[in-house]
Amino acid sequence: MDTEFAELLRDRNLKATPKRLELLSVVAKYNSAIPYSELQKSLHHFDRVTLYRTLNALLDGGIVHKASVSNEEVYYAMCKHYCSSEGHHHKHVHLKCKECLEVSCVEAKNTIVIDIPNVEIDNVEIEVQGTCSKCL
Amino acid sequence: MDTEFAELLRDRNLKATPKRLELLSVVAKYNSAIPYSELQKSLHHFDRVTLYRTLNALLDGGIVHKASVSNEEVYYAMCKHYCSSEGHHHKHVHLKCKECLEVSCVEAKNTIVIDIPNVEIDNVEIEVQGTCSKCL
DNA sequence: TAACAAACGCAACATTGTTGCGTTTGTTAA
DNA sequence: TTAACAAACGCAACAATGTTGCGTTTGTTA
Repeated sequence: MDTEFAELLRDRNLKATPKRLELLSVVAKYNSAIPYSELQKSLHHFDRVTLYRTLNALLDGGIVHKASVSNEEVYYAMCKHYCSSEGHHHKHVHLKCKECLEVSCVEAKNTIVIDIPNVEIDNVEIEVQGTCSKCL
Repeated sequence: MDTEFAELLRDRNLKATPKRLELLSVVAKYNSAIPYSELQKSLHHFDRVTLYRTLNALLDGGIVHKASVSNEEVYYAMCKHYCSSEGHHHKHVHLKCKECLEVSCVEAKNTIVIDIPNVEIDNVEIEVQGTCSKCL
């Protein structure tokens, strides 16, 4: 009788502690990427260091990922299945809507190809600012 | 008898003070995007707050821009001519080389088109991690 | 060159990152 | 089921950076 989150954690050799399960539940329930300040608010009973270390553990484990938006607040969202402790492999784009201010992970319609002469590309992170479909 | 930098500043209604000119000179001389720690080192005689406010003034004025690299250190680089106090409009990509660790602004060979259904896109920021031409 | 607004230095406080260490707890094997 | 260990947690403490207020200095303009 294991929850899905506990399984996720143990798969990465992380103990399924109540704190981690609670944090995951908060991140997953949020309908878009959750800003750090919201995490603090929802988890105000967490010690500051515990939140810090728990987030780091989940980031390292490829369970959640950061979406930094133009050097402002940091947002967190659940990873897709293809992330692991080996690394993050997101194929989506982080969109920050200027109307509702929400940050979401969206799939681009086209395949994004970036070709830079004489450069070997390992990973690409794309941040888009604009207006989301809800607000249009 | 105005330097190019002084002109840049006055165009944005910013006073051409020695501090600002010195900071611009440091940023411009650096062969790639300069990390914040390097700025501090080169400008250790600046008050911490002065560096902070000077950078903000130049960022707001569209004279320099930030290149944040996966939530690590922040890098700064000179803007191109088409940036102004109205906003930044970069068409380049920020590349962090995993070998030399340098961050540079490079032009992509192809036009980067990102199409997301029902989303109106204003601005796109792209961060690439890989190996630069020098290190290949 | 005088006068004003902007820029600067200093002090002070807030937020977040980061580490050490003693205690608590999840996990595993007996 | 439980004992034992390693991991996770809370607390204290310190570092780095962000941010604001205020009095003084300085660039700009008339």
